[in-house]
This record gives sequence, structure tokens and C-alpha cells, in this order.
Amino acid sequence: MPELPEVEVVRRGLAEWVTGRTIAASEVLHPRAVRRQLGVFDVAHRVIVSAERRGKYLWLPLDGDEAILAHLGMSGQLLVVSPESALEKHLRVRLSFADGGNDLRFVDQRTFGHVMLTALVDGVPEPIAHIAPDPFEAAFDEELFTRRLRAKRTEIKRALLDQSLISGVGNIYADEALWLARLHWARPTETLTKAKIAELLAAVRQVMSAALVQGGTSFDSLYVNVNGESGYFDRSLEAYGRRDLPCSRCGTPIRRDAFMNRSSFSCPRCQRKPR
DNA sequence: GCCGCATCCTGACCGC
DNA sequence: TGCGGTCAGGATGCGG
Repeated sequence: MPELPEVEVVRRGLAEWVTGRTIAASEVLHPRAVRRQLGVFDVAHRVIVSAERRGKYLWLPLDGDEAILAHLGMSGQLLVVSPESALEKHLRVRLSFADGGNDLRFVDQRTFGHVMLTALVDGVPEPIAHIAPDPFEAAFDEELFTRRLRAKRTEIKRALLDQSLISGVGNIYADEALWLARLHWARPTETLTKAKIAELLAAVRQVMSAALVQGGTSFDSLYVNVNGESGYFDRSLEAYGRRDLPCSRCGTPIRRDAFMNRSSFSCPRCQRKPR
């Protein structure tokens, strides 16, 4: 389940292994992987200039004002592998290079992810112009975030997952940050003080930084870096996936609540439910 | 315009 | 063993 730290691990791998290289050919093996760009997605002879990221989106700027934009969805992988290696079962898009070196392959079991060729507007891919900067970018405006958050009439976890407000946070790190900040997921946003929001943002940055150091979170082989390796942060999780296990602060069993057709994990003692 | 929910998808896992 | 049901979840689009 790639969120910001996992996507950043992949971005670093791409920066190391594919920048400066000229694409020889692109092959689309599943139409859904390129959305409405079947027949349009053709990046042969283009040069990959760098590897960029905002929130959970990755993009590879090409020569000219275009880029290959990628979202890993829930099970997407961008792998740098030998052109001779066997084709993966869920291979969706394959890029080969003029230097004859390793392929870049987009593999995605559940096909929630996608790649596309898009224009860059002020350095940002056009389709993601509506998402907010992530909390590690210089462009992230903490005061604006605070103001918009308090103006909302919703629950704090829903707001954290709203990519137009703050990008990069998914279900795992939302639960971790809320645990660290001692906030219940259903807390109405309009009741949060500026100080509490600052504390929550610090918690978001802290859990994501810690995850990045460990190469991201993984529960199985679905999330991997460009070399197919998993991270270790799942060993450091405090709330997510820890139903009935003791809270490391107070020993109370972590509870699981149904939330938006998925799960929310929290400590019923440290994170008091709002009235 | 804002909010919340259903939807897309496949494989792992569980109970019968 | 095999089958059906459930769960995982980011972004999108639609209904209220």
C-alpha cells in the first residue's frame, strides 16, 4: 500500500537507475494501465530528465514540457530489471532503453495504478494540478492547511486522506499520526485548535520520516522498491493492523473500527472518542 | 460547492 | 480439496 514514504523510495530508485537514459520503445500490455491513452502512450526516443514526486504521484520529466506520470494505486510496482528476465504475470507497461540496459516495468496486480503521458504546467503534471503539496515540500503552506482544515465540516481522518488538502497521507500513516498526536479519527475538524493541528502535522512528518529511513512499510511482497525489495517499517507500527494488541503507551488493546469501507485502528484510551 | 459513499480489481485468507 | 464470502484500499464520479 504505497503512501508517501514508499513512493519516495521508488522515486530515489528511479532517479538512480533511469534518469539521463533514452527510451527505445514502450509497450502497453493492459489498456487500463494507461487509462484513456491506448494508442497515445508512446514515449519512444524520449530522454528521461529526472524523477519527481508530489504526495503519492511520481513523474519522470522528459525532454520538452511533458512527463510520464505514474500512480502506484494499491499494488503497483515500478521495477528496474534485465530485459532478458521473464515477463511478470501482472506486467502492464514495459519501457526498454536505447543503451540496451535494464527495462523499466510497471507491474500492477489490482490495476488501480496507472501511468500516462502528460503535459507539465509550471513543473507539475497537468492531471495533478488540483492536489495539494505534501508536507515535506517547501510549497506546503501550513497556515493555509490549518485554515482550510478548520473550515471543513468533517472528521479529521477523512481530511487527512483528502489529497486536495494535504497529499501523500494514506490509511496507514493517517492512523499512525493520529495515534502519535492522541487524536480520535472521528474528531470533527472544526473543533481542533491551531496548536493541535500543528502537533498533528508534526506527527505526520515524524511517522513518514521514520518510515522512509526504514525503506517504507510492507506487509507482503506487493510493495517493493525498484529492485523488488520490501521495507521494514511494519515492525514499527503502533496502531495500524494491531487490533487487540496492547497500546505501547498505556497497554490498552488497540481497537479496530469500520471506516469508509475499510479500517481505522486506534487506542480507545489515548485517543478518546469525541462526544 | 461541499460531503460521503459506491465503485473499480485481484489474491490471500477463512470457514464450511 | 474446493468453494464462496470477506477484506485490503486510492482516486473518481455521482447523488444528496
